[in-house]
Amino acid sequence: MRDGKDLDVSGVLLAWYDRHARDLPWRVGPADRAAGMCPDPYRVWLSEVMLQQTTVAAVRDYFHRFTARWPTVEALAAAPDEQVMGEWAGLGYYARARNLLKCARTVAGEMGGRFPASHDALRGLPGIGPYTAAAIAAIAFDQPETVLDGNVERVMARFHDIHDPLPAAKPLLKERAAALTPMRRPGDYAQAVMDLGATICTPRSPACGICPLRDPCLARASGTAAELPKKSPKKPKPTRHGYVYLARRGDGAWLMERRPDKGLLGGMLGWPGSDWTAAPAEAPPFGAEWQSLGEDVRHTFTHFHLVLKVRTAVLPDGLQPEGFKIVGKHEFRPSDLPTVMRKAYDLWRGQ
DNA sequence: GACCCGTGGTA
DNA sequence: TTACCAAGGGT
Repeated sequence: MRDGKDLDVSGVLLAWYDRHARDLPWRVGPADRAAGMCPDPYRVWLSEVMLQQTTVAAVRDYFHRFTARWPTVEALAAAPDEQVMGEWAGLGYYARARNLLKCARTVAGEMGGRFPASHDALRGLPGIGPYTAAAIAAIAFDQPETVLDGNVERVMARFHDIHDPLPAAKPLLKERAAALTPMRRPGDYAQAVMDLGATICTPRSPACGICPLRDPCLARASGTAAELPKKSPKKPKPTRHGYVYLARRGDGAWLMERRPDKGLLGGMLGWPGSDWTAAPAEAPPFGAEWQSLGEDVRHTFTHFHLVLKVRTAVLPDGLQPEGFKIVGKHEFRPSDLPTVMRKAYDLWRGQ
């Protein structure tokens, strides 16, 4: 531990945030917040869910499209599942979209359209875990909750020069983060630590020279900042293989399927296909002269690499195999597809 | 704690 | 090209 010197860490970070806060579409900046403005809890919740394991750059356009189409939690709750899943397509981690809808319908149907303000009540809602509950309570309701995300973990590990590997070190890092959380402006403080981690105290090549915490930072003093936080070694990704079948009717309609809610790409639209395993068997949705595409789809998921062989055929008029759906030429939007399925379509289109 | 769950940017 | 990484949550 460090000694008991007067370290006004939260004061330093808030002063830095007042000058350097990024202008984000879901954020009420420090000046407006000083004037008494608070961000809309709906927008805070939506942005925080989108930002789970996802970069600000990737979220921006999705956030604009969602809020333009569904400006309130009631509007989102009333939306059909397929529209929401389609709008989420490409952003990844599709369980977030399914839980987003569940949560919106709970808030709209049982809570009068108002998000609860307490961490514990928020924590019970679908898709809201420890981090997101703390973030909404702090940012939307200015409660002194401690957020612990990847940024805060990194900043705390470096500030205190903690070498214990993640994720085992989480409780210790949370304890250190809680000790620094102020009663004054906790919402701005939470965003300040995360902004610091995102822009200065970055995973690689941290900009220690311009960091507002460079003097009290123990890792900066030890020269260990760039190697923290330590992480437990991760398992290598195996490669799986599979087949997908693109069948188009003469009028331009496609044979597709809605994937089951559980599991990979759950609830999303996709092409009929085989299992994805080391050596899958072909599994065409109907008998036909299936043609091979010259190139395979390559895609990497969280825990495996995938190589897909693409087969194409003409879908006979009047045929709709059991368990599949016909998507008309004018209803079909490639942007409704998860990326791996869109890659197969792009490959077909390029042939 | 272990495992599952996407994607695009970056070195 | 490969591997790592990001405002995590659910089971």
